[in-house]
Amino acid sequence: MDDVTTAGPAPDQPLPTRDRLILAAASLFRNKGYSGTGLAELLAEAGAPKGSLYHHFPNGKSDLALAAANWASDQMLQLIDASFTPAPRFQEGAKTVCYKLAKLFDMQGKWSGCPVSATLFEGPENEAFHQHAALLFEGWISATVAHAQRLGLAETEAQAAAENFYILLQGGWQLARVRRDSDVIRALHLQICPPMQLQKND
Amino acid sequence: MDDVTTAGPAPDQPLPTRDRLILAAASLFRNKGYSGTGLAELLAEAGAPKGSLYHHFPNGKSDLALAAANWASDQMLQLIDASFTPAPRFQEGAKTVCYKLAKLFDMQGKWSGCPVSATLFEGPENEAFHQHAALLFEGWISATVAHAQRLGLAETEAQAAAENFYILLQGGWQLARVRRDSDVIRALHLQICPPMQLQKND
DNA sequence: GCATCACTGGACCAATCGGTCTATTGCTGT
DNA sequence: ACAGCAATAGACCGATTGGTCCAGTGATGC
Repeated sequence: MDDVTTAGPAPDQPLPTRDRLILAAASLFRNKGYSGTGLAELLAEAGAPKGSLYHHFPNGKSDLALAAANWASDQMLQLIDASFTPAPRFQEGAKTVCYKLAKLFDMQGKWSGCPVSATLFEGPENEAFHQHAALLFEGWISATVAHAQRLGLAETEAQAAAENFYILLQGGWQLARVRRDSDVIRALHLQICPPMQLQKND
Repeated sequence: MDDVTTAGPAPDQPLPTRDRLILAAASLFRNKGYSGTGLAELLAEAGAPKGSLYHHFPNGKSDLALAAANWASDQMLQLIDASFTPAPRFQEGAKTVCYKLAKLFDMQGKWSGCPVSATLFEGPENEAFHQHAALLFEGWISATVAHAQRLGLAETEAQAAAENFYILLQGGWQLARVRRDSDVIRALHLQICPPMQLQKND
């Protein structure tokens, strides 16, 4: 989620070229989309020549996009684990995820979109991208389901709670981006609760 | 939300060129994004030459994108009114919105993204697009707030319920798109309830 | 010292991008 | 019949796109 290279190409480039490419791609794609980001801009941000890109990623832009999405997804998984592991209950873990994400937005000052969806939602023709995005999203959900079960929820409850959480998170992410207000995400935790209490309302 | 022209350019083109351009743009932009859609493809879908585009929309692609987003937003506003007007309570209206949207997805078979966000989320440099997207989203919310108040909710409750509804809808829209399963949106109505009942959980 | 090889730097390419411009078409009012 | 004008049709443009290719470059093993 943090972007080391965004501040500009470091003079002594502490990161290997491959990593700088991935970081630049992850940052640019989720701000301007996959199609909206040109290779020239991407390479300038990473401080790497075109030859390096096609050396590390033989299939070029699309390979890099997958790698960047994987990297961003791993960052999110780490945030999930860091938030839920010390939590006494599911709700507190979910709340911490919201607050950590909101703080990240405030710190970097940029209202980037969800890195996975921004990178990989590229038309119905790009089936491989869609499948990969689905894989990463379900990875977030199943990681959360595992935490939910560990914290005492039954299997079906855990599944419902995790799905509900990411629906809220994605929707809140979007509204927060529209309003440029991280409090939208922080306020989400008010609505995170086991679904059983809600079903009586239907 | 329905797309008359998507089935291919009609031989006797019953719609005026300007409308065909808007419809084609709305359909393509929300499937492939603004940057991901080329003018050539767009004009082929609309069955119009390039001269017509720049006659009806002097600023070209960006003008057309704004018009297409406006059109799509109006469609959504009509769906909101059609759903909430006959509803006895807020929850039933919200449920109807979900079901109508899910049915639209099933009918057209395409898992398009939200037309406004897909069209107008184009990097932080495109401030005009961002502002316009915010305007349209807030339009949906305020229209829903009006219905909520008409259906008996107090002002703060109505605002919270409407915002919560669109957070769920956007998030559910995205998960439904990932899974290509319209039932995700249909299941959302279980979680739509006034926020007061939830605050006790915090 | 030399061969090897991962890596870099960038020239170069065809294709496509969004946009401009002009000629023409066809309806309208007079 | 003719003027006027909105609309259409598409040739054409420079810029930029993603991608290819090859000549270096520098560290490493021998």
